[in-house]
Amino acid sequence: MAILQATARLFADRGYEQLTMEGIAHEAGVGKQTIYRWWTSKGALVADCLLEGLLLPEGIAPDDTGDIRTDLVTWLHKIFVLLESKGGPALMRSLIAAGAESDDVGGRLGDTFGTSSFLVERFDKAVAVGQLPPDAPLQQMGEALLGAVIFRTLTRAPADADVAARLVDVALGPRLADDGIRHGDLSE
Amino acid sequence: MAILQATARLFADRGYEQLTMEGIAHEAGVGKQTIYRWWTSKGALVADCLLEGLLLPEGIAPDDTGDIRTDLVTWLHKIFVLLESKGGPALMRSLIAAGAESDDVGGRLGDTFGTSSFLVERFDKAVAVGQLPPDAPLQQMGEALLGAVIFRTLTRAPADADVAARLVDVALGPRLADDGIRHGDLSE
Amino acid sequence: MAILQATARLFADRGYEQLTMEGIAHEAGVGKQTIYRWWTSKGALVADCLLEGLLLPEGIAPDDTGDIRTDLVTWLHKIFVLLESKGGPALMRSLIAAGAESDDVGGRLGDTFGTSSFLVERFDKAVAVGQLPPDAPLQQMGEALLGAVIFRTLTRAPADADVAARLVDVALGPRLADDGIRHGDLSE
Amino acid sequence: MAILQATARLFADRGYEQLTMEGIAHEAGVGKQTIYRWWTSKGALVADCLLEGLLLPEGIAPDDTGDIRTDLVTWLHKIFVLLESKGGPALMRSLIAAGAESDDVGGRLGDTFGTSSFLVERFDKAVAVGQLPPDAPLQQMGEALLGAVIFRTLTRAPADADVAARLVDVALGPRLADDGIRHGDLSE
DNA sequence: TCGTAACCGAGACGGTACGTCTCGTCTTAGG
DNA sequence: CCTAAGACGAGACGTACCGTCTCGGTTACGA
Repeated sequence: MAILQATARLFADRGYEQLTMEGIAHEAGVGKQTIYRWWTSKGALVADCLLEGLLLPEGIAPDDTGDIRTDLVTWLHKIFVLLESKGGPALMRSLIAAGAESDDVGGRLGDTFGTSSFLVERFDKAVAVGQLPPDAPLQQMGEALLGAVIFRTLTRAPADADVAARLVDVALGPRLADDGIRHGDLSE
Repeated sequence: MAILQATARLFADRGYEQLTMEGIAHEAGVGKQTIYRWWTSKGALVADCLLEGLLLPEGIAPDDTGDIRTDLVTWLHKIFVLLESKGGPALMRSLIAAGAESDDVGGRLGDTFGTSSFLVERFDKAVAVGQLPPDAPLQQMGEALLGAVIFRTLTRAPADADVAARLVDVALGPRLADDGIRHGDLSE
Repeated sequence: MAILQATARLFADRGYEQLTMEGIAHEAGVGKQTIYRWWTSKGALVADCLLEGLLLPEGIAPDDTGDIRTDLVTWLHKIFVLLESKGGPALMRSLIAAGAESDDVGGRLGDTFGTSSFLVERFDKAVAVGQLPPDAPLQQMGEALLGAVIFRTLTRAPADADVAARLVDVALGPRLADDGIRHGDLSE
Repeated sequence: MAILQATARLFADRGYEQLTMEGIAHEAGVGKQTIYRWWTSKGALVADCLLEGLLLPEGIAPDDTGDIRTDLVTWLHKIFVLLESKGGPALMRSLIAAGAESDDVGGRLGDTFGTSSFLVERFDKAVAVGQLPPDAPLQQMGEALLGAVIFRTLTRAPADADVAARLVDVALGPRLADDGIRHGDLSE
């Protein structure tokens, strides 16, 4: 639908706050009523954009190196780079604001990130090949990772280089050497 | 300042979106210009409320039992209970929205939760008494915990009972028995 | 046609301003396009209602007493009573508004009131029996009477009792006694 | 007030129907709310324009020749000429529509035309100098004249030349010669 | 008997204007 | 002199209708 594309365009340009129904209608060459006929609110509209994948860049998921830890670090790092790029924080915060203000968007965010994402596949595979124990709290590991990203976005924390590695360490548990002693460069 | 109290009252009642400068001015018995003289935006106003502790309930921090894991689970559980209570999710989401939309609020949230909180003290003490290794990524552990709470709030995930325990397991790393095998009820 | 009846019903209920094509279509159980197929505008629709006599009450014309003056006063009085009744002024003003806004309705009003009405017959008869001179400006006398009614409706003037008599005096010219002196209770 | 002037300008250009609050606001360089703060409706706005004399041309009243009949015919004729001119009928019908739809405008029309006008002065003087009997129904004579003009406007009757004379004859009563026989060119 | 065409109801569409709301600035009267 | 009160220009909100435009579904006629 042209409306969704117009919404995505304006959302990326201006953010959620500045997004207006009138602007969308005009951008899409559509009457306002046509939007209200199909969506109950700005939130629902943005949620559908999310569902259609019009808001988030694709191709974040890195290649599978066989090592879950490496892959996660690469993935997180890509996200951080994206968040440091121009417009990245604004888009992310707009999404968070939209999710906070609208049940539709919030639920959709959960669906998009929580269940159907790269993380789920990768975690499942890691369990299958024995890199993670079968009783690992996969759900919470994902929440911890994604939540940390959101938290850092909210608090405007700059994403320095090895935060990604440390976060993965937290999520997966520390690497264990044969002697059971933790290793890793965790100094900050 | 009466303005901050009025802001906090209306914020708690109506949330961030419904909060209006005119409403605050009227509630505080003050001219709008007086507000604009001291704060540049709604966000700055809310950020100052946050700083004064007018928005968040006190006394979440549980007693120190000596065991960091127990204390964290208790603390998380209290938060979850708060989030399940009437008005809890709305207030939390309003805070998130405010943080997303306003740099002031976002930064203040970071200060409030990230540096000056219960978590920092508790983590530091755990390191001191050897419950955590000295090189533990404390910062990221906190981000993971708080971020997960935010993520669950955003996605409207209901906070069932042992999510708290699992999240703490993720954050602290699993409990290790003498044999180096993880234990815990992590099935979901 | 069901459409005309629906139009008349809604016109009587709500007036010309509140009359909407969509309302008529719905009331008549008809698609909007069907109305637009047969009538070009709301005005044309109302004009046809007028032509069919669906908008105005019938039977205003009083019995013929033989005296033109008496009959006119009775007729005017009936009109005034109608105008004082519930919904009377609203209907009349709606008609005026419709006539002012739509050439169709205006022309039809002229036909209905100006040429085919009680007044024409009555005036003609009065001329025939010698109650009015043969060169009397019948057209203008009618305009004066009807126009005065419209003017009073527009200006919301209450129709007190002997306005009717005075108006008829104006239209017919004053009664003349043998001595050529005017008589009549014309004090106001 | 700039708002009233803008209203008058647009009313004269476009008529009452096409008059929009948004158009007025824009034309006056004013926010819509400012209009709504001071006037409850389009009607009230137009009524105030009327009161300020912004809608009607001035200088209709002719010189006083001493003969009421001549003056009235001249006056009526001027009105008819105005009504034949470009935009004349549209303005008049817009006024009528406005008066029909809005109590404010209707009442003001009554004030403007019915009580404070040229007619009242002229009639009073005619009574004073004996051209009209002291008990003449002046009010109704005025209503008849103005009403006839309105009626002719509504019905789109073209205002041919001697309609004015005939209307005045109706309003004043026919001229009486010494022999009590009516005279006048009343053929149509 | 069966297309096929006209006409229907329904209602989505791109628009305009509505009247309300809030923004951030500007003005004013009174303490 | 500062403040409360609130008017102001601006413009988004969600609603009501406008007049146009497809849609299927049903008669009803001509082949």
